[in-house]
Amino acid sequence: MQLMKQANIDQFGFLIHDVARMLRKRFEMRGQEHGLSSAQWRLLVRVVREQNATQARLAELMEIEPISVSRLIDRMEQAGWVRRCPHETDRRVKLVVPTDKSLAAYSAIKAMAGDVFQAAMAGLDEDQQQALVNALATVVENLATDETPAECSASRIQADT
Amino acid sequence: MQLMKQANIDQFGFLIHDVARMLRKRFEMRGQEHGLSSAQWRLLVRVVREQNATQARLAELMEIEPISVSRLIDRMEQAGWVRRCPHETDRRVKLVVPTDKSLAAYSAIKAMAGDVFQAAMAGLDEDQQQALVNALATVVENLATDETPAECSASRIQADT
DNA sequence: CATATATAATAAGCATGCTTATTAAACAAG
DNA sequence: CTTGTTTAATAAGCATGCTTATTATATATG
Repeated sequence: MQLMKQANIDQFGFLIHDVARMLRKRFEMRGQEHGLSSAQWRLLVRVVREQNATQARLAELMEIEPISVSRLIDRMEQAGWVRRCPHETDRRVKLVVPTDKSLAAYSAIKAMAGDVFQAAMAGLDEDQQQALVNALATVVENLATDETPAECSASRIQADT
Repeated sequence: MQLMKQANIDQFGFLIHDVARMLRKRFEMRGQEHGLSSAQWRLLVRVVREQNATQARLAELMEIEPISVSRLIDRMEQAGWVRRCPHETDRRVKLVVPTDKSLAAYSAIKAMAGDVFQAAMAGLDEDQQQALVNALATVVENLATDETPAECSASRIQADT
């Protein structure tokens, strides 16, 4: 009867769901200091790292739908975190750029995230932490493969000559 | 240059978030056969396992707010998955019981979940899978502890004599 | 040029989570 | 019994995700 419990593998879904929800809650809690929600923080990181990203590019990076990006940016633009700038040649496109406010907050926010992760993974040694993220990365890859072999995405022939 | 990649620990939040989202998507995809969303499936499992649960109890089990349970059950009751029954003695309480439809679908749904988990954890051996769920269980425990020492909830003196 | 197709962003409406506030019932103290 | 507190469920309104449909622009083809 020690601390080492053997969690049931059937619980995998519940565990992932719980961890995600709890992490989101922590970020929400800690992010309030900056007035950022969890989703906004995730977008901000992308925008700071990849300046001049289009909304479509952000959707791709965050793996959410473009419309979700659109409405997220609505609120973030209003709160002064980002600006929509016109593309030089393509008038359909809007480039999303971080404001000075974002850039100033970025490192503090990153440190905050580090705190949360450290608290989350307390009690796991270095190797176990590394094993955890590696395993999660594997799962992401497994789930990223389409799995719907029926309707293949046809042969997108790209003649780039 | 092998398959073994060392995922960065800073990515932990993104990974958890991505895995949760992708799993949810899979469940939504597979659950459509039964007309169940991911959240509805989670609630259904609880309701089948613990018959005669109150809404408050379900909120506790699922670790979501009672109001979220209320609206989830609104839709599930309408779809014929559960019924709200009055409590024998306490007229505030509503017991949530699974319908025959739920009980009939339960095992199929559980098998479906098993499929999804297996696909998710492909490429991880038995030990790695066990380590993953154990690590996640640890994280859940870590995050479940309150962590807000600053504004303690005053001195709720409880004279239980 | 005209027309068809593809792409970027958005609109409308839904599900699921939240916070805050309200209602009804139970319970405790006088 | 009355008054106050707690508890169970719900209402209202917001954020973030989704699907589906629309608009504007770009691009490819006749």
